[in-house]
Amino acid sequence: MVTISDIAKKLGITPSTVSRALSGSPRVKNSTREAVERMAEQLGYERNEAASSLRRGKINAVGIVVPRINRAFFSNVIGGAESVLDEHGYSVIICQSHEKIEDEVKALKMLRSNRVAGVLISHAIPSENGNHILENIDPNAVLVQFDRVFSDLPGPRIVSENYKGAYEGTRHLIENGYRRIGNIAGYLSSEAYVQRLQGYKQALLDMGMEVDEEIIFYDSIVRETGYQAGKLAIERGCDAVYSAGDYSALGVIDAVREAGLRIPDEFGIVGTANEQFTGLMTPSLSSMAQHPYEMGRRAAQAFLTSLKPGAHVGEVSVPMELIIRESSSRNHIGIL
Amino acid sequence: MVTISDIAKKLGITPSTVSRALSGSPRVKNSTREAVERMAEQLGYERNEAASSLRRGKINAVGIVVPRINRAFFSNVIGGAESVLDEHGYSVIICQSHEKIEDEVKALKMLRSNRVAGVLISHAIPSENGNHILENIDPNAVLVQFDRVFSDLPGPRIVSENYKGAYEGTRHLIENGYRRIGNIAGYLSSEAYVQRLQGYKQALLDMGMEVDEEIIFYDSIVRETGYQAGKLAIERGCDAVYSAGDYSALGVIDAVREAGLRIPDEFGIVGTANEQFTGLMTPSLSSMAQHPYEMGRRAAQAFLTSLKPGAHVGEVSVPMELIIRESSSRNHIGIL
DNA sequence: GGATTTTGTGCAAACGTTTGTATTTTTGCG
DNA sequence: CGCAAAAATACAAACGTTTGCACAAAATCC
Repeated sequence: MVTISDIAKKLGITPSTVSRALSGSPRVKNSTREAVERMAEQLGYERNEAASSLRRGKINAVGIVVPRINRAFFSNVIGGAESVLDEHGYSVIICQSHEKIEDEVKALKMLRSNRVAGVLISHAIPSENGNHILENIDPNAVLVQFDRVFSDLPGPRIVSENYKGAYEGTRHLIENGYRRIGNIAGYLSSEAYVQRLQGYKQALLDMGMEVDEEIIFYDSIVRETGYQAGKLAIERGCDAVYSAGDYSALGVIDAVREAGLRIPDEFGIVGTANEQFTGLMTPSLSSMAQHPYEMGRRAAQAFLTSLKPGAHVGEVSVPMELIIRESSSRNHIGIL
Repeated sequence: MVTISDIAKKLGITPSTVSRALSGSPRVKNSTREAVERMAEQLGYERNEAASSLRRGKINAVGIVVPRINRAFFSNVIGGAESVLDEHGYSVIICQSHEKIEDEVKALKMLRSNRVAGVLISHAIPSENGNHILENIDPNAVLVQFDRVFSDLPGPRIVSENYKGAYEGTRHLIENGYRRIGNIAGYLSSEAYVQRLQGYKQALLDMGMEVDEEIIFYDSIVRETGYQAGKLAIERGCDAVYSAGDYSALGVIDAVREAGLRIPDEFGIVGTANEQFTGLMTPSLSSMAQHPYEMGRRAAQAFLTSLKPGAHVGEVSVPMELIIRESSSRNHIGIL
């Protein structure tokens, strides 16, 4: 492997000048810089990152810690983050917490051991606060949280506009003439679900409808619980449901089918997250899309700007987008 | 940050002994090893990976290069690989080729620059051979290919049992009484699709049916082309289709619905890949499942065993599995 | 044209770990 | 008890890069 010393020797200069030339220091003459670059190219030089990292005390890499990388949402975030980090010469080291605090801590230690320049993290569900993160993150690394965030931790937080999204999803149903709209809510231990619930409620109020706790169903994020909730919603006179998740919306569809109601003519449904399957099923499912790829990009950008001295990035909102499909599109729009 | 010298000083010994103690060398007394471990624990020591990497000339990390990490298949492979690599103290650096040779080369150079111990790769589609990989991979790194492999490259290759899978998928349709079974084939430039086609043909022959090129449709991997192929298949008298992809199978379903045929009573379908949506739609779609997570695990294991001197890993097959769902399950099984 | 600033390079140390070789300590044995 | 062998530790160099400081050469000023 060729080193800067090899280049220096060939050109009759010293390694320090070569180093400066390659790193674009203004303290080297243009002619020598060019000579160095040519020689580096010619010899096929590639910087030894380990040596560089050791000397500088940090590595040109950021760690991304997610519960599971094979979840569509997270893999898209990672994809987005990688695309901008790569452009700026940073590698991406990925870690999975498997929703366990223990593994999360292990990952943070590993990243600290590698002296990464930054950590992008969406924490494991069981954790109640960010203490274990604060205790185990490299104090010199930039911390960026996304999606699942603790407001007591320092640094940028990238979140979806959950409130606004749920608000618009609900309003969309009202504007399509549905008159009694239930809500499938998630776990209120999660900030995102709390905000979606609030958005749903506010939309009802703003459109002159009332909030009825009878038709709000909590702790439901999978198909089966969605099905149970859907049956109750129908029983209690709903003609539509806004669901804070797509899987539970799927369960609602099961219940609606079982009841013999036609979608969307007799029953409307809007889900959340725009999972891939929503666009492929029949009827296709309207959904409030999150934009995980964009979220990843913003998280990476937040890291990059935080690097600059004096810069401070706070909370960054990523818009959600209503994807209107069959499950909420009545043939005859029933706006009053 | 605490170093091995700090530990050494506290204990009145030298850094070399501390290093050996921590790395489990047999050349250090048990009592001192324990003392070192206690002190390391107490001071909160963590090895500086950059220094270690520099000295050893390689880093405890492997790079994974995939077209896109947000594709379900690849993110599952990565998840599987990470799970075993993590256990053995290796970090995972991920890179996306975006299906471009140029980006793939860039990724390989970056990994070489980092002196990774291994590279797990599934190559970009446009490449016709592995030359650019061979030229740009770190000669000291272990190369492991998965899913999309070049047989002219050295090192382990992890592939799905495509032939066997297609064979069984087709046989399953025959055993369910379908009598004229079409095939939606992919691009024959890809080894995987070639093998699936062969498996389909052989199953027909082995079951005493004949292969009819009229009902084999090539270059179809998306919903729209599947739809076109499905229409033709129906026109040409098929009562079932084995599709080498799930998306094209989806298109076939569209065509079958349009023709007013009932699934599975009048028309049977089996797809391939077991994409998430196959289990969520109505009717649910039978599919030959690949096991990407397992493939990732095996790729990582192949890397680990290749590390041992003298060990040689060749081609590793990952079984496929027929997931029988509604689209191919007739109420009355029509075995002759 | 001499003094002073600017510009470009060289020198040398440092980052923290690993490891071949040398040295010391301990053990075993007659 | 003495000596050789074995075990444990110390010494020192090396990995390749970066960077503060010193220094020389060129440019600028009065």
